[in-house]
Amino acid sequence: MKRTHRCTELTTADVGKEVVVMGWVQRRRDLGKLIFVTLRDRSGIIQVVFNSETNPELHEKASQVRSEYVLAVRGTLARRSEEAINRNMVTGEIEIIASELRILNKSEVPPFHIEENVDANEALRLKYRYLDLRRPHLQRNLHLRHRIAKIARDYYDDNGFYEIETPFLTKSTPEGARDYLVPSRVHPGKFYALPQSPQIFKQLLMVSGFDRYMQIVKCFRDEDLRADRQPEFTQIDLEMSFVDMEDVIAVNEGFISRLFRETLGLDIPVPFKRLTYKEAMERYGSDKPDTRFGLELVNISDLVAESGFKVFRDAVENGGSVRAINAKGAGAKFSRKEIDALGEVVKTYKAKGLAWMVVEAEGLKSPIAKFLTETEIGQIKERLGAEPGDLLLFVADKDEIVFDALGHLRLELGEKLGLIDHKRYDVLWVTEFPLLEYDEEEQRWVAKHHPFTAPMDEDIDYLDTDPGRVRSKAYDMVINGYEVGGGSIRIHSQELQARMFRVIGLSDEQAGERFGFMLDAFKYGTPPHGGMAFGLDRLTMLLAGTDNIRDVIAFPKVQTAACLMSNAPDVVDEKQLEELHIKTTVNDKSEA
RNA sequence: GGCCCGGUAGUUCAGAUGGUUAGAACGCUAGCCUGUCACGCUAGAGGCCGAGGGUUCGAGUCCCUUCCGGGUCGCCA
Repeated sequence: MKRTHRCTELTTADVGKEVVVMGWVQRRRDLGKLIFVTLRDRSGIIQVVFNSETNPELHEKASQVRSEYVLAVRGTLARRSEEAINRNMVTGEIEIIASELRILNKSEVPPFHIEENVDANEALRLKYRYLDLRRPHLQRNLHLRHRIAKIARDYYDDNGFYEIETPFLTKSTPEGARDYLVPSRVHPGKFYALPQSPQIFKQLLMVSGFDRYMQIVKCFRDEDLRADRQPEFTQIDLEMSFVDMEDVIAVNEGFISRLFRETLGLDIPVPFKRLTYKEAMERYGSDKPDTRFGLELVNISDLVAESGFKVFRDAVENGGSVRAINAKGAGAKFSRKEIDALGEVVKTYKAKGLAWMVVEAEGLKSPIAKFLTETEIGQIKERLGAEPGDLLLFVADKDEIVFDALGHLRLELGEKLGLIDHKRYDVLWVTEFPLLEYDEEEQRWVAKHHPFTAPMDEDIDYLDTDPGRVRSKAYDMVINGYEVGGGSIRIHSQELQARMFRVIGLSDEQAGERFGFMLDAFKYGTPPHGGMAFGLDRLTMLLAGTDNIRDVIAFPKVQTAACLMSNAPDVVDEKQLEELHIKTTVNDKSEA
């Protein structure tokens, strides 16, 4: 038998035709002399009918069929009678009257029922991932992922990009995330590192004159997982020569715009909104703001700098700030307990506490009111546009903590107050990032983006005198509060690059050891260049409307970076370790 | 590494205050059933209550340790 159609390719237009479908048994409904089987393939499901009256042998065979058996069915496509139509099914108006059945394979009873609304827990489903992947939801997500990759390749090809592969077995670069290491058999005691990104290689391709490069590529970072983070993930990576930031932005706006149009049919007009890093932090408390709703931060430092409330006054005196959010209407909605819970949220981000005021028609309810004058309260209310029923929330601390705490509180409030339109996509750029940030632990400046990012021309002079003030030619693309991509114009001058390394505390010698080949390359005519990379997984999540990255990866890992299906990572033979000149410090009893 | 949540039939869950033989639904098996589509009806099988230790006359329940899964902080140039 040869398959003629996928299940849902059949329509009322095909009624009367002899067809052959192949797939899995979704459900069998055995009414005795009449058996209905819903057959599933990647397109969806269709009902097959076996009638003992018209074909007793066939009916007998159909009665042996169970869930997830693999069948080939030949039959005549028929229109269902009016009463038998199932409006909830794509193929609910038709069915196949079977004339031949082949059981291509049997199946054990699956550990969970494979249907759209699974209730089995995720760990079990991950162990049997190949079964979970049969669900329409995951089939759709991976199809969407395929289409995004296809559109990316088409779009960048249309714009003159070459897809070029870069090595996975490469050299460890200690800046940034922890590396996954691969031991070398041939070079005892030496290790390759899996790339955190193809950053250096793509820049070298610019030195080589390829002009425009792109690649859909796996990247590896040995850091702890999150709902939107996996240890191996995929980037749509690209780099361009002879461009400035506006060129890179324009090309990639074109891509995102086309992506939304061709996948969701949505029009995202270009140019996209832009926020500077400073503005994003001051208004949203985040460098990846979700701009689908308001609740913006308001600085009230000047109003309370001299205040009788010590917490506020001290914060301002110590160079920090006092900022607030007006949670419109929440004063009337939230109980005391719920407000206290918000206090716990900000404590997660190191804020010492959350001050609050419930604005009422006559005065206000607030534990801090007694520390403030009538005038101060009046000014605060005015600046926050407070009206009766509002809840005003304050954090006073170093700016960094205030932004972090209120930024996350804002997201929590947006969700709680139902202010987020989940059908909406807000796409924007965040620009003018700080080039460097001070690492307290290591007592040195580190690159915020990576050490090849170019400083903004007007700030270069501060590189040695006031490094924290230098802004970079970096840009992130943010959609609905997710950083979906980022990039920068790179340093292409050998001198500036050396200066950058010095600022982040890398001696010429260390820089030479780590990036020598790159510095060498830069001596031979490096074009001005820049680029960016998109997180394919996150883009797919957003377009699929899920907040779980495992929903868009065929074989994802769990929080401990293990694969529940294959049981990776696992112990290996002693012989393998010997060949690699490796001895672990782990007592093998504890591993058994 | 820290904090929070969870772990009881194949699955999803219920099991006040510790108390005889641990329940339900779905699934599974068998029988009946010609228009079902979460088919229906009848019967049946199915449990190391995540693991180890402790308290107790007695532990699914209380205590300690540990393992597994999720979220999150740190981390993620």
